[in-house]
Amino acid sequence: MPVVTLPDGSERRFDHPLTVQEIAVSIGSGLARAAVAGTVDGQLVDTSTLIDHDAQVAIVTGNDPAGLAVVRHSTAHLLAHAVKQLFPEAQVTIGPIIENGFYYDFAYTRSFTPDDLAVIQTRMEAIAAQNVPVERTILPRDEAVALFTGMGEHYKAEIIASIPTSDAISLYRQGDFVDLCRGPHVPHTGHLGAFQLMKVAGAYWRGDSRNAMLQRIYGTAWWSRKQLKEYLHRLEEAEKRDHRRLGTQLDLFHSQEEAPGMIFWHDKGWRIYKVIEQYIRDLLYDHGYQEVHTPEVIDRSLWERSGHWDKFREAMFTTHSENRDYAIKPMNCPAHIQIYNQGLRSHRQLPLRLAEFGSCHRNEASGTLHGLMRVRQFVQDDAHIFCTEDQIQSEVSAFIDLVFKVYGDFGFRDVLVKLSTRPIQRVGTDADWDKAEHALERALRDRDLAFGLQPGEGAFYGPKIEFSLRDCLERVWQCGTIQVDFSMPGRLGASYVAEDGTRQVPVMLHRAILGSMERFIGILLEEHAGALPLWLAPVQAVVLSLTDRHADYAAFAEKQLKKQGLRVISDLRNEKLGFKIREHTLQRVPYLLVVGDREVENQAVAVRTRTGKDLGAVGLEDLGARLVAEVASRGRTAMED
RNA sequence: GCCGGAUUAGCUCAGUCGGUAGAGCAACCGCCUUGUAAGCGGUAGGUCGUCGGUUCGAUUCCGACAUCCGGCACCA
Repeated sequence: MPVVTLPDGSERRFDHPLTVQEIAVSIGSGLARAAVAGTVDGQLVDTSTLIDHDAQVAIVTGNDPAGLAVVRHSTAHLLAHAVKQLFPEAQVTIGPIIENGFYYDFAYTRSFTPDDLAVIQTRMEAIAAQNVPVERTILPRDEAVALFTGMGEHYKAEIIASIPTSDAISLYRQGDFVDLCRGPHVPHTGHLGAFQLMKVAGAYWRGDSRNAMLQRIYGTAWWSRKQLKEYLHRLEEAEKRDHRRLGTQLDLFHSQEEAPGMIFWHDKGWRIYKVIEQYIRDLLYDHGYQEVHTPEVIDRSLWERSGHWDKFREAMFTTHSENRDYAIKPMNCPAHIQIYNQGLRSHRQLPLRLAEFGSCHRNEASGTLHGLMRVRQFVQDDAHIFCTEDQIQSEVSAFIDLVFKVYGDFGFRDVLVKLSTRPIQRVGTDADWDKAEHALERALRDRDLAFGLQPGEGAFYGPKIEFSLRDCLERVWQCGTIQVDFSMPGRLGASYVAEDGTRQVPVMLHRAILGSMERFIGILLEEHAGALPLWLAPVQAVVLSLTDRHADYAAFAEKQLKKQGLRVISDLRNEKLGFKIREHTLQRVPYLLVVGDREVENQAVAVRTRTGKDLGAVGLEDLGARLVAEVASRGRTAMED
């Protein structure tokens, strides 16, 4: 008879097999009511699971992350249940959980509308309120296929048919709805209530654009209504940090119909851009890079030789002049190889690192464009390292160090790292790939970095590491990358004379730290909600005059600070101080410097931060020195904190 | 590119069950000389995304296109 060990180490002896739910009841009625699942010997199971042997058992509630996942999964089933009641013709497909919620894909003759969502939501709430029991049954695979085919659920039948014959199929039934599912699920729908359908969107069956487009409904679900409310509030707050909104509010950039996917940078936005570019330029110079600059419009024949014409013709902007076809460059690397190819290279010159802030154009599909994050014209902090195979490892290591130094300077701590290895379609020998993949992996392990492995996701020409950052809605964008390329140097005739006098083809490393300047600035704005650290702020301080008689001193103060390389303006307008402070605070200017009679007399300014902190009167010289120091610290030691 | 939604003043947004539109902020003019997040008054501002259709009449209804937004696919 089972002896059950609970998480606190206590043991309970029962004289008959019993379910997880019954164990919960034996512990307490509150816990029994809250139980959505359990774990038996570490495995997550339904509360209806029968325990007939000695086991470690824990009761799982929606407060546990695992329990919340069960709630979300069951809410997806609830969604499907409601949709099948309201739209019996709709076919169910898959309904997994995702961050903060779930989605469910349906095949239906028409699209669901926002009005449909409201009706579905209401129906879900009604079913939840009925406390409909959720029951698990097991069927042999073929019977399950027959069952779903009989119901007209052809997608579901197709999913089951792809499961190995030996596996039994578990079904979950709640009222008149039955779904194929591994589970576990909540014992009854009464556990579901804190959910909200969010949006409807198209999604391809099995994620393949050659397949039919399904109707995907997204929802969020939580254990309590309070958590749901907090989540919706967080979303609202995140929208305020949207870089597109900040771009307008802070007068940084805009885009317009006539140039979709291209950015018009205004004075203040371009200031940020230039500061970042100069920072990277200086850094690369320090790390042994040369900066070059190459043409933007290059004859089609070069793109044919590089292989881009074949693969990316549709995505390249082209132009024509005097019987010649040109492409606007989508990337810098073929041009860098042209520079490499000038003259005879020796192994003594390797690694050769060529950097360029070159403007690139890619005719991205219209549906992909997104503010600064996905654009058709962009500049990368791009560089190509020509080296020998033996140098890959040390170059990659040095690069990773550089990436984390730079991200730190910009205030990013949450960096996602991914290693992508050989795809099925590829060039280069297996020995080449072994060597390159090991070099990348070892560089990551040497630095003790956590990274995700993406087997088969490498480029056809070599493996790569990607560094990604998140935007305000937690969407992940790739920024930095380093990619090994076994292909292009050879295609474009690059070589060097090795120690033994033979001609060898160099390996090329494509690498960027920020990725596209545009995307990086977008993420930077969202990360800081527009309040950029002093070294990046387009306007670092504003001198506010109290009345007309303080104008001369204000202008003097502005000039003194500007002399030290600080970006300062003065606001001499005939407005009340509160008005000016509000305006410049909303513009996220780090320091507001008030000058009235007292300050004029003491050659000082009264300093207020954008966070509302009053730092009192500070002498002009002292302030200049402190601001310069803060700029040099790249925002790590801010007076406003 | 695919699915859905949106497009009204510089910005944020109302509105018209078909009779050519309104608020707040911003702008401009005037008064106020101001001490730490909006002083007061006035003026001006719109081919209601573009093109076509229905209608006596379209910003409103229908269609196409463009752009944007949310997903999906893509991302050298």
